[in-house]
Amino acid sequence: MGQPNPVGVLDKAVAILHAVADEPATLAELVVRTGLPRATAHRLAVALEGHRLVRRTPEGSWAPGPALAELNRGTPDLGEIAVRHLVALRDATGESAQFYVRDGSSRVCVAAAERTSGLRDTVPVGARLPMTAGSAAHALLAFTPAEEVTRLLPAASFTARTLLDVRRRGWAHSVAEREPGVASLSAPVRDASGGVLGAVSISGPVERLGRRPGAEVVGAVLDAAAAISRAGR
Amino acid sequence: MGQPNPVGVLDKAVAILHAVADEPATLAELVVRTGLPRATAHRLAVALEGHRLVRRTPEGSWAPGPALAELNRGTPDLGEIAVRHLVALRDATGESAQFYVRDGSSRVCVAAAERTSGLRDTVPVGARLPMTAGSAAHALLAFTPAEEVTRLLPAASFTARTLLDVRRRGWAHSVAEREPGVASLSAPVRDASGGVLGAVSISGPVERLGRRPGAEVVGAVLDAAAAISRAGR
DNA sequence: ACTTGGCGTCTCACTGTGCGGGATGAGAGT
DNA sequence: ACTCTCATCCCGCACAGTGAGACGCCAAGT
Repeated sequence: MGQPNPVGVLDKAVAILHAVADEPATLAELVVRTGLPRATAHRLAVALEGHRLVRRTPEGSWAPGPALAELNRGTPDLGEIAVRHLVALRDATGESAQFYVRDGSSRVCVAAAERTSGLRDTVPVGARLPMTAGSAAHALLAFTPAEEVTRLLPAASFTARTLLDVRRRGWAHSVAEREPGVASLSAPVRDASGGVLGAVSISGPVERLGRRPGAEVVGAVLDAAAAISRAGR
Repeated sequence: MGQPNPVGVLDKAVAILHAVADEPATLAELVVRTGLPRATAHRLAVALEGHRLVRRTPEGSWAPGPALAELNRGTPDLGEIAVRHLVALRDATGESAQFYVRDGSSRVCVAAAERTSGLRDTVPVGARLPMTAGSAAHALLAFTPAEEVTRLLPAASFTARTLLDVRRRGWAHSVAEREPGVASLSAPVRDASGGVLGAVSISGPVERLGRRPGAEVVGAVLDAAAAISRAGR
């Protein structure tokens, strides 16, 4: 039982959508990725196809369908919204800034503003990073339902206690978790119900950011997260 | 009964997603827009929220959720794919070219390449047009399940016969349907299962395009549609 | 040529899930 | 204090969804 308010058919259908999100899947692969019986996977995939939420590739695999883009069209792109706040954050702190969104067991950088000169951490837009390391992972997971977090913690370089601290403070900090010599500081961006939309981060060398971030830097990251949250509503 | 392979819970859940796609809705508005009983609408909306397919706005309304973007992230944006084919089509035909996707009872221009000089038809990217007029509407609807088409035909300036012709020929033509003095020519872009992803169009003054399009122009539109179809797989 | 195995599709008896009317509580307005 | 509207929740019951197994197709192996 993974969902707080389970509707079985919906839970299974969404499992199918996630199963094909990263890579198309044959029916057999879909069965493996979702754990559903073959008849059930087939029946629900065909129903999703009817709603254009999945489609079949020329090879006969299942893939995300055009209705996903249509359903989301009216929603402002958080990456686009985030950019100007990241530029302001970069200028305020002197470090590269990024905005991450969660994608299953990964996080994706959907917007970035790089420090323009000198030593800097670079995360290209589109980069996919793990949810098992880095302060952005902490920020993305801290307010996520416990069931989902429990699955990830065994492979993570942080603990439930780390996430408790993030919930208390409202921000996350890590040193050399994702990459040696790099420190980062992140804050979650949340919607009106507290749902996590993404995470704002700054990152740079430990020598500059320090092992414990200054209040001014923390404040700047929190301000950027709040601004993106307001703009995304 | 609207879907060929109905799964009731899924049908209702997707109705909710469509109900909030264009404009957030309070629960009361959701009930009106979907026709579902209040308890059902509430229960399924909460379940969708659990999956992050909907979210609540600060005002307490339901709106599209971040998982829609996540589920679609790996899918190439057809608009981006289409642009260079539209440029080639514009250059080949000397008319403005657009790519439309369907959005419920509307169509949206997601990519365009305008004729650079002289008299031209302009449809800005992002423009939302009705499905009741214009050759792009014909192209988008011709291969759509009959149930969906039947609902639109009473308000349309074309008939089921028009759509039959489109299915036979593979392209659609209209004169002064959406706008006086403008003719257009469109072809559907379909996926491997024949599902409609969008429609490629050219449009311009009747004086240039004529009341009956030339074979060369038709061929260029069909080629562009096929190229986008291949690129989107 | 024949056999075998894997895959996608379909059927249908069965049962567990989802339904939705109505109760409840909160908040706003009078 | 009272009324009204809205969102939330409960739970008995009917039927929608389940999934094992049959079927057809196709490709690979013998």
